[in-house]
Amino acid sequence: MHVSPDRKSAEAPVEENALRALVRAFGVVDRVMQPYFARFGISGAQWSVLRQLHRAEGEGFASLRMTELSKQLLIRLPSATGVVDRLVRDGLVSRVALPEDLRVKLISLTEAGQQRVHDVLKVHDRQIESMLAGLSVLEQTELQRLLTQMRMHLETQLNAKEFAHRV
Amino acid sequence: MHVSPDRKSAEAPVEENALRALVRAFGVVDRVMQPYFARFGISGAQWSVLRQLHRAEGEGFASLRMTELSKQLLIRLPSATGVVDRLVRDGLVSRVALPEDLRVKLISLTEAGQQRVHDVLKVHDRQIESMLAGLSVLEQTELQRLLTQMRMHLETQLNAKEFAHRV
DNA sequence: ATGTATTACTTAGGGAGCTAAGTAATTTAC
DNA sequence: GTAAATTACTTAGCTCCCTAAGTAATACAT
Repeated sequence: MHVSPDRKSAEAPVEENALRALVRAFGVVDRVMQPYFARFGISGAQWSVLRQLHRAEGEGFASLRMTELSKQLLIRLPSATGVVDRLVRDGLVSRVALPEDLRVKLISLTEAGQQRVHDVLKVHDRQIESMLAGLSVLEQTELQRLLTQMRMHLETQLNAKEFAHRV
Repeated sequence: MHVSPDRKSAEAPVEENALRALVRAFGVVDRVMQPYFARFGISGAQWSVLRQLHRAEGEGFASLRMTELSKQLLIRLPSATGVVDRLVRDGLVSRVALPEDLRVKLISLTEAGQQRVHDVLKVHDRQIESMLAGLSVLEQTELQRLLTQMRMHLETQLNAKEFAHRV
């Protein structure tokens, strides 16, 4: 089968740093999540929006504006527009202008959207659990802590840069 | 304002947080890396290819075939085709058929590609270091370990699924 | 030797992220 | 009261990832 000249260890540490590990891990997570969500006729990003709206409802907010949504999802406004476009097209979400300020668009779950959230939630915990089964609960907690700490540092950097740009 | 009150175990199991933390951290990393690489006229994915080819050269392989590349980058073949397409278009990489087997395409760095790698490498360590400055060296090592462990688990899952599919 | 598999890669089509450049609606300034 | 700025969001255009369905070239099997 003409295997490449003996490079035994499949994952040779190529100056592997935490950053590379993160990028690679995400890639694989994404490859697992995509088919999983596809079973429900949605994408990972769409699920993020649906879940965010569901949570907002649980807290007494029937809808979220685009800026809120994009902030909570940590994506830029144009990216949020795209995801919401497809959710509206598929009838899972509605987009209505706020009467007091027509610039603002309020996004909320439709009936079908609510139903879809419930369908996913029925099996979601099990899916997440199986994906993380390679780590102990303690390790999961530690991983989460480290990732969050790292993200906060990077966000500070980003904000500093944007501020500098603005001046 | 509006800090979420003590609703810890209410609807947020630990497992979900680790995955969510990963996805969010990646998003922010990506947002920092993209402008960084843009300074060199390349994308993050393009850098991965260039670095992989550079490393191969260091090990005595002047080129890599598409399958090798896609395996090393942990992306599917069609994705690799796309990235290489753009690198060829920009003159950083060449794509030549292997005479003994015309199905195989050998990818290698051009002069310009070599130069670009060196340009990036000149400042790369500093960039990585600054991005990871939010964590101690010990924490970085631990983060890397956890991410790799998690990735390996997921890859096993993926392979099992693909195998099942094939049967 | 010839027809069938298999392999290596590409094409087509869709979702998602980004930046830069719009377009309205609202606010501020004079 | 009108002109200029600001705000909220969308559009356009790029890269990247994916899956499914090609297209050649090579290997296999009879």
